[in-house]
Amino acid sequence: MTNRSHSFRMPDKPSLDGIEAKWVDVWDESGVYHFDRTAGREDVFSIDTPPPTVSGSLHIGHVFSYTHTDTVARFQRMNGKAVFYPMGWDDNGLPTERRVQNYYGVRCDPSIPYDPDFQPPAKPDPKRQIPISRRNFIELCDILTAEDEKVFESIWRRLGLSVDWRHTYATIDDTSRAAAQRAFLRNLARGEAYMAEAPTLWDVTFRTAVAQAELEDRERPSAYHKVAFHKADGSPVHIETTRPELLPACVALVAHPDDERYQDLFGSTVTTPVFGVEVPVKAHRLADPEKGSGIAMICTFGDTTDVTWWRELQLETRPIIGWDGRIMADAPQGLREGAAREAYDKLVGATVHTARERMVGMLGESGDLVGEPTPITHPVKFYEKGDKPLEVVTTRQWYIRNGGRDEDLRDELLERGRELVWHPDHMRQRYENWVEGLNSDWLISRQRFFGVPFPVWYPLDGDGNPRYDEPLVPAEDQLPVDPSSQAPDGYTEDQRGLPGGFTGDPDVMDTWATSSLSPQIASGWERDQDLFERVFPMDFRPQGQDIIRTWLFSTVVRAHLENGSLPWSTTGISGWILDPDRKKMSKSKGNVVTPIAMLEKYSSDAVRYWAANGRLGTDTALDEGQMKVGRRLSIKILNASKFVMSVAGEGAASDPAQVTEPLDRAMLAALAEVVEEAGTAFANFDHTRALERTERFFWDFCDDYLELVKARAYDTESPEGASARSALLIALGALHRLFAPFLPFVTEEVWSWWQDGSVHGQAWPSAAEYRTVAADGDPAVLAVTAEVLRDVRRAKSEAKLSMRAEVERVRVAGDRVEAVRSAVGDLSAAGRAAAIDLEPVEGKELTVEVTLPEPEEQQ
RNA sequence: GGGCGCGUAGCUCAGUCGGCUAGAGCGGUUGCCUUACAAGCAAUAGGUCAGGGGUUCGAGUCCCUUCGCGCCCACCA
Repeated sequence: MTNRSHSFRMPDKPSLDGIEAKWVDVWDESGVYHFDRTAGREDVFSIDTPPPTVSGSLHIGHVFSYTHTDTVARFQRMNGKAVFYPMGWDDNGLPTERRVQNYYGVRCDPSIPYDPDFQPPAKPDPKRQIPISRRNFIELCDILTAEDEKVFESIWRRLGLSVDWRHTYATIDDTSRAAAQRAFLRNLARGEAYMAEAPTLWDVTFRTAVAQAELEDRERPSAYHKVAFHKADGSPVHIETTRPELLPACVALVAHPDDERYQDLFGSTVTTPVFGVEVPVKAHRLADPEKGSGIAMICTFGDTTDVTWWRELQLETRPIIGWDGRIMADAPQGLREGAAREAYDKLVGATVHTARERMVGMLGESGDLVGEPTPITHPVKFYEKGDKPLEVVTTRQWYIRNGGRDEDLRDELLERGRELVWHPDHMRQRYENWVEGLNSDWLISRQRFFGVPFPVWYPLDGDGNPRYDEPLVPAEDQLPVDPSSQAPDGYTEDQRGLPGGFTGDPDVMDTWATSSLSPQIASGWERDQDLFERVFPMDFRPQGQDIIRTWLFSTVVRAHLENGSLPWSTTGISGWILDPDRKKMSKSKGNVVTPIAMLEKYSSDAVRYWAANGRLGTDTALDEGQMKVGRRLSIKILNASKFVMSVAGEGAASDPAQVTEPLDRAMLAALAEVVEEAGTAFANFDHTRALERTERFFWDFCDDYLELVKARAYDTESPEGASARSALLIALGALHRLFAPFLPFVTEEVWSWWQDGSVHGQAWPSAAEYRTVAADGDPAVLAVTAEVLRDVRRAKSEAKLSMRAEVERVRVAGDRVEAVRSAVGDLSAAGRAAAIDLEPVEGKELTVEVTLPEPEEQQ
């Protein structure tokens, strides 16, 4: 706080028009949001910004949560921290592939050679996608994502995010690929990553394996089919199944060991209907006597429970569903001859759906289908991005240990979850539920094209078979590598695919395998050690509640394994955006609102105001009404600032020593409280409370204090006038800074009318300083005086008079009248009251009696 | 089946350690061209704090319970 005199440069007609474009450019040139690389770790506040998926469209939900983070970033910056606020772009993986396919009308066919002259069709035909090579496809991905990133960046800038745009990354760029490959190689070296051939949940549309974290249940119609198996004597054993088409894949029946009905069957065999394959009857605790007939058929594989039974009971394997989701041409063992083969051949090549119909037909003919199928609906596992039910297919995949098969690691990760500070705290439950429910390690390989390739090759033996147990890996300084176009050390490219040569691992990593390293990637891990030491582990991870099990958990796993620490100390989980009908907004529901129109209609600050009113973890409805309020607040800040400056007059001082009047001191005492509360709230990631307190104070400041003191403030002769002017300017300087995290554009605008430099580079106001200026100031003086003023206004309003109407007399009585005594002059001026009587009465509530002139005297 | 959150004015929401007569904004109503702001200002009506029970001098707040809404996890014949 300085006691210098000010000059004012405010316009006659303040306006919000065009302030976004104006200040975005100024900020970019001045570098006010640049990270100070000389700051030590304790002076840094670092943010692990969620990299938005650039292939999707930005929607209002993004604006919501990114605004929350930005208000905290701006507070921390004003609070003296060097804020490390990078931005990432998630352009990895399936969403980009799909967008490129649709945008250009192409599809990737890895068997096609690269065409350096390829040009995408001018008019893409979505029904006839042109097959192109993997390299051509990836080039198109790069082109399109670069364009998408530009669009995103311009929206973020317009929203006023105080990102340091020199620090950006993309999840598919060289840095990220190198980091993902380096982390993987280290996981591999430490035994945390491993390859296994095992039954895997498989999406038949995308033809890729998917991880537990990417599953979701969907209710689907189905039907119980009651099917007869046969004992040796020909008598039937009835099972119920929703998947009769898997009958040729049946390897056993299973019932609960205590189930009375099946005791004599355990240890014996039965034959499958139609195919006549002999399968054992086994006992297992997971079989539920209540379900169906209490005895189930086990197939390889209908679901994950089948996998458990198959593994624990050491059953045979009869796979019948191929990677494309159709019944494979090769009949499984036991069905390769005779009638069984004949029946199986009727299913070959069919989709699951068709195979089911045919199987039901065959069961009907053989008389083994009992009664009609009973329709039910039941939950079925889907890949979250897919639209066909998942199958279970045996494939070779890479995994990273995540505690799914290891109690000790699981406990360590649960402990990390408890170490982490959560806002709101109850979100930790989601993490614990998830970690406690893990049933497998993290499957990170995907059979896709656009992604980070595994940095691994395999030697080929004399017959040309890969030696999976002897993977060849690059040195870290060679990263990133593409094993499909580069040869490993010791080999040359012409040995690719030949016996005695080598082959590259064909898969790419799950997108989370890269984004789980976002703190390391952004912090310069193994790339810029100086930066890394200043910002890692990071301070804050903002993110959505829907990706706790994926992004948050996997990031904790990677940092725990690689760095032996949490990746950040605090996480803030934002809520959903609901449309005005309180439905969750999502692309699939088609109720997504894009932010541009809102920003244009209400201004960026107004949209930010709406967002800032949503607390972390709380679902918030899209409410244009709040944006209108935000716009009104912004305009009010323009007008009130202009007014204070014009009242103060050119050359006015904001001199603490001049603040002598009790009413002015009362206002500053109240301000000190607000500054204190807002700062504390912000430090605790409670931006909503900080805004609410600031806003409350500001409206009271405008409605009451400003009205009370404006007459006095015009008086340039007396010390009382100087007291008001200094207090007004001191409060204005505080208000501009208190609002700056929320309304960066309008606060910068008004700041520029009377101060040098950016408001966003200023120190957060100090409660202690205002307390010192307020000295013996008692907030009650302002509060009670305002209360009396309100009574005067009410009297005029009820008499349907203008607020300008003269008042003959105001009589104030009660136990708090002394608080008003020092402000009688201001009260008289603001209320246009000729006389004000004060009557102290101990123990009596304040009463205000307003005497208005007779109506005829008003003429 | 296990767990989490929510339910306060017509609407959207605050309400911090249990403590004045339960608050705000929007919307409604009644007024006001008032020397910053009519995209403004002033005033005003509107409440069984989901229901029931309990603890307490005192409960929107703590405990039990019922109902409703939303979500997470697990199950998946």
